[in-house]
Amino acid sequence: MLDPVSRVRRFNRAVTSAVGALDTSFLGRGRPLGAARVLNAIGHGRSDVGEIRDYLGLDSGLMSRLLRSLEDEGLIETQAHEDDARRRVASLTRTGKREFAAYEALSNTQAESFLARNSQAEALLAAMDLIASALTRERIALGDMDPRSDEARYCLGDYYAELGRRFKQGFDVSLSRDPDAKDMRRPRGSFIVAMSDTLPIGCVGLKGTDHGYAEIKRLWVAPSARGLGLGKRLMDAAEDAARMLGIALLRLDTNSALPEAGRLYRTTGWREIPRFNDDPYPDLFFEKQIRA
Amino acid sequence: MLDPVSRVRRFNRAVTSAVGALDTSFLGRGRPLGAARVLNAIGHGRSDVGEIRDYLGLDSGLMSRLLRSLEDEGLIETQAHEDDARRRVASLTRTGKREFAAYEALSNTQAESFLARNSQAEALLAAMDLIASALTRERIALGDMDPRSDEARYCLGDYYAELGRRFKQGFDVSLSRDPDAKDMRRPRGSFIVAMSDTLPIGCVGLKGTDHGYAEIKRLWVAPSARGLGLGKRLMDAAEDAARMLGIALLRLDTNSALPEAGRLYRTTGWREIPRFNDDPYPDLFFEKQIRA
DNA sequence: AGCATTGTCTGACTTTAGTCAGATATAAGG
DNA sequence: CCTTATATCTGACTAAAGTCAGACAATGCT
Repeated sequence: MLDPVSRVRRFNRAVTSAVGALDTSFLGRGRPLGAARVLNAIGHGRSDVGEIRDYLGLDSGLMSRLLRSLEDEGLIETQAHEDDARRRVASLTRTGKREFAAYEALSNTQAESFLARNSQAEALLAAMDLIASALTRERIALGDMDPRSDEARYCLGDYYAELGRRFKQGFDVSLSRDPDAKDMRRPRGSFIVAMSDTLPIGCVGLKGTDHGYAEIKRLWVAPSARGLGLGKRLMDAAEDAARMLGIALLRLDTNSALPEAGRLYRTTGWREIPRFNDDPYPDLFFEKQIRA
Repeated sequence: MLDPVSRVRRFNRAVTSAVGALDTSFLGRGRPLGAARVLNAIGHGRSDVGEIRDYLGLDSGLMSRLLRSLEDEGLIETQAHEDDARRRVASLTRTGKREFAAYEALSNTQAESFLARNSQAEALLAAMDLIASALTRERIALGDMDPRSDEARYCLGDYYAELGRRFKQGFDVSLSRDPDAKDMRRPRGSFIVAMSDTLPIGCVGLKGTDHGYAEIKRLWVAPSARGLGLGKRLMDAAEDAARMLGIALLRLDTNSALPEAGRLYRTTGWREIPRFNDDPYPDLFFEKQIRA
């Protein structure tokens, strides 16, 4: 009754019935669950038909029929993908957007009422973040993104906010050497974001320079995802990206107020070197030679 | 993206796919989910057909057919209830027990592998307990139980352990006036356990005496269930039990190292009285007159 | 250009889940 | 004993989900 496995299983049961309740409330909009799920996937920005099919684990025949039924309802439109006319891309019509908003409202309402029913909301949220991160851990996807994308900006915003809290003197981006976005885009560099489901939970930038090396910048892991080895995964991905771009020497700067970062670098083959720039914030400098 | 509602919804998504994965693995045993659920309900000790139907939310026709299909597979047997021949009682056959064990193994394996994949197991389990308690809060069932039952012993064990942690001098049951089990059983008294699903999460004892009053003993709420008003519910249930037994005066003793308990008593009609026993642990004494 | 591959769609299924109106048997209350 | 209520079962449905084989057009590769 108290053993860990029983506790996990009790959690599973509790959560299964909660999930069932949400599904049931979705049925209230008079549409089978399958169709509602496809509509919501499109509403959440998944436009590529094949991607939706994979995400929802549907057979292509079933998927096709669900799309047809949503089209017949006037909720979505499909058209051929611009680069590959075999693929189809779906988008919401005006009516579809309204209907999607109604589903969103249902989800939001049930989430709000769950929070309102419980007094210790912060503790619950922290518990939920932890579990969600643990569950989706295998499904954390690292991907190259434009440093100007919403996902990248979200990470950077949280990163700066955290530096502001952790540096005694605060942190003001404009005083730091803010890398130019194009230095962190192919072919000069790269910007890698870790996504858990639709939530960006970590990032790292690889910034090309004209001095024969590239710099690692903006390594950040969301608080709820720490302890899962994501920092290491991001750094590995950045090194891979450097290798692909034919870069053999990496440098980075950091601050001793971020001890976990320093620890990561020291244990993964980086060696401390003297200051190599005049940025006011860093006080530690590292270098790593990478081999192909 | 970081607002509380989004965090709850991210959790919901993470958990939905985890639940779906378990359902899928259940399908691997070549039986539809509905039948598997009924088999498991029976395996977990729910024998009464009506109870299973309510628990799983099934239509009586569907339920009947699922029972028939399990019978045809040779996994269960049904017979009339001994007190009421309209009701049916289901039980596992030898083959059924083997099959149930296979489902149990699936659940256990996935729970174990989840724990094994994650290093911070204790933090995760605490988070899961908290969420499970919050989710099943409306479904916490208070019931009269024998103080010698497994559920009661589990509560008391945790209760003593907590007193040991919270009293400066520790806590040794044998020094305290350990109530005789029969004083907390009808018709002299009562022992009430709060169950969340299959986990005992709180208890209270009503101990009959020969002095014209009854004592409230062993009020305990599991850490993961605190802040949900369960203490109050347990006390109300104990008062109801006293009323049923025709007891009009209640007393209790407690310790100032347990401030939340004292607060509860003071705000629910108890008044402090002088020491009325020689137990070494309590330093606060209360009394409450209850009216029918 | 020829051929295999890929992504989507259609038709023709099957299985599962769920609903509803009785039928039947037992039980409970006067 | 009669009436009403309760628990389960059966038959006759419908809806939803899922499967599978093949058609078709676009693409990629040689």
